[in-house]
Amino acid sequence: MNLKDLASLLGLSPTTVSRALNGYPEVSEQTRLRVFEAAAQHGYVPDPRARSLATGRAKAVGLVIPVDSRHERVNPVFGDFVAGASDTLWARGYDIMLTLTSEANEANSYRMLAARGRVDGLVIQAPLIHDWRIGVLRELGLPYVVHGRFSDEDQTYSWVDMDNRRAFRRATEHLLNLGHTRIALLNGIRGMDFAERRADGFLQALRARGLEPPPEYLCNSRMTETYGYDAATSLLRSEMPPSALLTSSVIVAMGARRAIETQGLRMGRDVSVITHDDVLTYLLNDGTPPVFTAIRSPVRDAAELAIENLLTLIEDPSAGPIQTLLEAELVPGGSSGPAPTNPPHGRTRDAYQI
Amino acid sequence: MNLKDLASLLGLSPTTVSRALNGYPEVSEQTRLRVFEAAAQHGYVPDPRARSLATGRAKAVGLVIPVDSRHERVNPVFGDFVAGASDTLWARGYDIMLTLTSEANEANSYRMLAARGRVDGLVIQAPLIHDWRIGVLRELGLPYVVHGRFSDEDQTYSWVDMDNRRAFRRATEHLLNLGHTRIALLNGIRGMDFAERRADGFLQALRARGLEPPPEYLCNSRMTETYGYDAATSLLRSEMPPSALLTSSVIVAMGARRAIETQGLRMGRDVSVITHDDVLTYLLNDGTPPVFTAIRSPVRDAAELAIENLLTLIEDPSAGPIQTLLEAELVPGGSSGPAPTNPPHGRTRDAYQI
DNA sequence: GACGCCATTCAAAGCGCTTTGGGAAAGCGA
DNA sequence: TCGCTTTCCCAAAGCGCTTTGAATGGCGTC
Repeated sequence: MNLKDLASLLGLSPTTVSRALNGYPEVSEQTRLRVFEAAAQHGYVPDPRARSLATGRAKAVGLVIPVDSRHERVNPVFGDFVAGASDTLWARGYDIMLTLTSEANEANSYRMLAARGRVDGLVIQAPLIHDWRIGVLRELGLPYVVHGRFSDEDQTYSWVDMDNRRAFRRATEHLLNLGHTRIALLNGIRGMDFAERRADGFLQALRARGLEPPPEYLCNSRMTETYGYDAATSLLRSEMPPSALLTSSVIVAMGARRAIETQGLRMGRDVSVITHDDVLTYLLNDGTPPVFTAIRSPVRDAAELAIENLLTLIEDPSAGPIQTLLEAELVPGGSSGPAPTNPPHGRTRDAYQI
Repeated sequence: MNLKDLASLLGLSPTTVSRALNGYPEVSEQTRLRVFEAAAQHGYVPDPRARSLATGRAKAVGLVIPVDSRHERVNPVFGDFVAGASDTLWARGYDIMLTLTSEANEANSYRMLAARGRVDGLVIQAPLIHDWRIGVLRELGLPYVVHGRFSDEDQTYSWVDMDNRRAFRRATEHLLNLGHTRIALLNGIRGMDFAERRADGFLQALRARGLEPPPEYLCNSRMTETYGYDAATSLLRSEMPPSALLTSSVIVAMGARRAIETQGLRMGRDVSVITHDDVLTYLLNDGTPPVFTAIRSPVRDAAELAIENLLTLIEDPSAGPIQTLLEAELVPGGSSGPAPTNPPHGRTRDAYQI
């Protein structure tokens, strides 16, 4: 059943039927009603391809998510991002097209290029420090919004990001105020933009108090439970065990908690943990109080804003770059407390100094 | 730059250029080369909409993922499923279109219907026991493959699923063989097809040995860490604490582990845990031996097969329903061991009987 | 009665591609 | 030279929709 069939069925021209369905005023209310009824009755749905070809609008946005080619790991934030984006998109009649790109190889430029015509705009996820995608984006000439930021990019472009630097600075200050001086950072992998900003914030806060962490206090890895466990274990067993850990995701914090408890210590008393929390639905840190003290910044909120901004750009490309900085909320939980006066393991050591 | 432009640029007709690019034999090798060069040079990429309209093939598949409307939870398996599907799809030139559907409301039928024309086939995720989507699917007339199964569906349709019943029967038998008789199941929510099958397998194995678990040994909930912790805690504190737990996902197992350790018990010695493991990249249960004894069935494998089957069906709709049953692998890990002779907590109790 | 005006409706072109059905040129055997 | 096949290329139709520009008819007005 296509437009022509429906039209001849109604004894109308395709023009009129199209107009009736699309809400143009040049059609009588009575006719419009007839058309709608017939459409519903025969289950007529306009072909999106044809419509898109005729209007030039694809009514779809593309989501470009990077896949870590070595580990075949897909960005864990992805699922919730989609969930956050989906409501708004659906409400505005947009579909979502997925493009997975692994690290730089030529096919990927093509893969992104192929999006042209199929989508009206793009959302870019998990930008790297030096992200190859930016070149393709510029060439494409499609509106796009980056979830996160390209660090080495000086030109203005649209992004939605949380203030990673500030969040980690505040979390670190929070721990400092609790008396902690030996604070380690279990960060994400190097090369991810957000990881660098977090490290920045962490260091800023420490240095403001005249502290400089030893290099082994700065860990970088893919964010897994095992990583959290291993890193925390080796830190806690080291010569100079930290009294607090700052982790980059709830899953890493879980690993850290396991390490702490395995060593017979108690989280929140012997060792404090503050984690960043993207509020992923499969890893909720809820409860009252939540298990982990956290700097919380829901991915869903970011997703909604990113989509909102993207749609604005699509509808008015001259709307100029839209940049949205989100604040993280410091949520007190059970995992942090005052620095213990006697360091664990019976060892006594001074705080590290400059 | 469109086909016509490129053609006139080359002094050829659009027909010839199209044929050259699509590998038809009626064009000289020399011309083909010229065309390819010009296309590359001018960055010409055929418009997928126009192509799709002309050929009738969308060169895209739809992924329909349910969103739990109450909890706004997106299926955690989703990310890895996409990752598994993406390689094959990309290799065959297909794009992925996402459709999120929350629980039954009329808009969703439409949402799926709108897919017509935009995709050549669908993959359905996380089927429920009584899934409203099946009606829409039949009406649509598009090829589809279900990841999982519709339990109440007697008509033949295509699916890829792991043998949940057998996997959980084997895991239970494994525990029984280790001497455990008090085994609790921390299952997913009721209404999900897989959860019912798992409970089935679990009960089959127990009943074959003349055991009948008390009702409180059968837990159902959304699979979160907190759930694992709470359920395990209350079970271990109960009058009749289990000596083994069977969990439906690694994240639940993590919660269970925390509960076990919080009570001063050791996992694998005092309480055994076997978990199902979908091998999600953000929740890896690796290591040698792995932390958890697991019945492992990678979502990625399922995804690859589902896509493979779907593409077969798309290319030959008469290929009939393709049904693929995957076996889970029982991977020994550190979380299971012989049943303790003295139950924990100093309590002595007989195994539950029929 | 002629005119203009509004409210409706329609015919036809066009979006960018594929594909059918030729058709010209070249090659070949007789 | 002719007729035939083969090779290579092309014009034009069509996919299902939107949209421009024009047509139709009813109505009030002078």
